[in-house]
Amino acid sequence: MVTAARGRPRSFDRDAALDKAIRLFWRRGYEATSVRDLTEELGIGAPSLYSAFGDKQQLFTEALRVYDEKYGGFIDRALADEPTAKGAAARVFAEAPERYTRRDLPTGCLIVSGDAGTTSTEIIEHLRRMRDSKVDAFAAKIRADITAGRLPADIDPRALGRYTMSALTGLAQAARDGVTRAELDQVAEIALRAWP
Amino acid sequence: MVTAARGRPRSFDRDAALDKAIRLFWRRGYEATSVRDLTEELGIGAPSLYSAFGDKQQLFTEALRVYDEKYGGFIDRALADEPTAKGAAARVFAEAPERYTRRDLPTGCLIVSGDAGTTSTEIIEHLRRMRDSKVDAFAAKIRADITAGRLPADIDPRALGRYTMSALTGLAQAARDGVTRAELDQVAEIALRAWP
DNA sequence: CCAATTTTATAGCGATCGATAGAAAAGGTG
DNA sequence: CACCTTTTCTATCGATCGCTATAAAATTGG
Repeated sequence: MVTAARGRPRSFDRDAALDKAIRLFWRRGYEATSVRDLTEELGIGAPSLYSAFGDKQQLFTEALRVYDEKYGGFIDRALADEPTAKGAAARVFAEAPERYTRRDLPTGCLIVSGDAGTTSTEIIEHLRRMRDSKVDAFAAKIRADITAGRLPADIDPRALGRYTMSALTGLAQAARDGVTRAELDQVAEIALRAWP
Repeated sequence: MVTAARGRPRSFDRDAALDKAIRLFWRRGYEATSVRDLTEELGIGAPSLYSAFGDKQQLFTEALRVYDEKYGGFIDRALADEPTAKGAAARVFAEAPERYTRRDLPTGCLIVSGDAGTTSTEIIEHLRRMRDSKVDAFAAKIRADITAGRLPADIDPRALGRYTMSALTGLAQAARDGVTRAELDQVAEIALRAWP
């Protein structure tokens, strides 16, 4: 059953437009990105944007979801692929500097700084939950390693998970400040040494 | 020579008003704090604010300077008081969780997140320089310790200084996300372990 | 061709942004 | 008292914010 596709067809590629929106939000954050900025960057009128994505907040929420899959997913992949928590941490610290300083992409991380300077408690809460869920995921992996005897029993899984995500936050922020890939590589290597 | 004090006297305490502005900028950042927010919180009219502090950007710049002395100075003090770089790092990591979660004060750090969501390149550059200067100060202290043989010669002073400030940034951001003082204490303790 | 449906472009909505003009108010100085 | 200076209050200013009403344009179905 093919969809009817009645009415005037959309004149732009929705996925391509969403990707442009992601990069704009990534670069400037939710609040500093105006609807006018979006319509100019996406090359469409405001009514088209609202028709295709709802309102600004819905567009941002969708941008977050796709960003997390497309650009920020290296953390989830490391946790899924690596057999041990420390292996996942090592891989994340090894990949993060490159991820946060890619050419032709904004520096830093949308999930870390996307809610910067926003008053909307919904946006702030949404991103806080996303950040906390990464801490939870790391803590769970650490807990499993403790149970399996691969990590000492006296360490706190949540604290170590929080440290790891917190160090990544620091890396992302440093990248936004223009710190070079090479320096971030060194910083990430130091950060891993805190692990038991 | 006493100042003339001609004209109608100011009806508010300038220092007290500046402190209120500091806390407002600290809580919401430069962009999310409107002039209307400021006039309401400070209890003065807009013309009084502009007369006493210039414009919004000048008020923010002055707020940054006083904040750095009054609330953020524990880093500079640790670097000045402690004899070794690692001692300074240990003290900074020991104090930061309490500093970033004080009652009756905003969480986190104004210098870390004050430019969040701002488009003004002047504001962003100003804060980036403040953050970088702390990295420089730490790196200088580390370099001195290497010269004195208190730290191994194969470490990179700038990278270790960047790591330390980057970890502090992560702590400040976590505090903004509502992480408890107790958890931040644990995270800070882990962060120190990365030091040689 | 003619409806029906959906998207497009144009224009503008009320609200808020940072900042200021103009006059009244409050002090010192003679 | 009058005069000078500075701050205060009131009332905006033009620009921009997120968002939308309206109607023309572009397609499918009959």
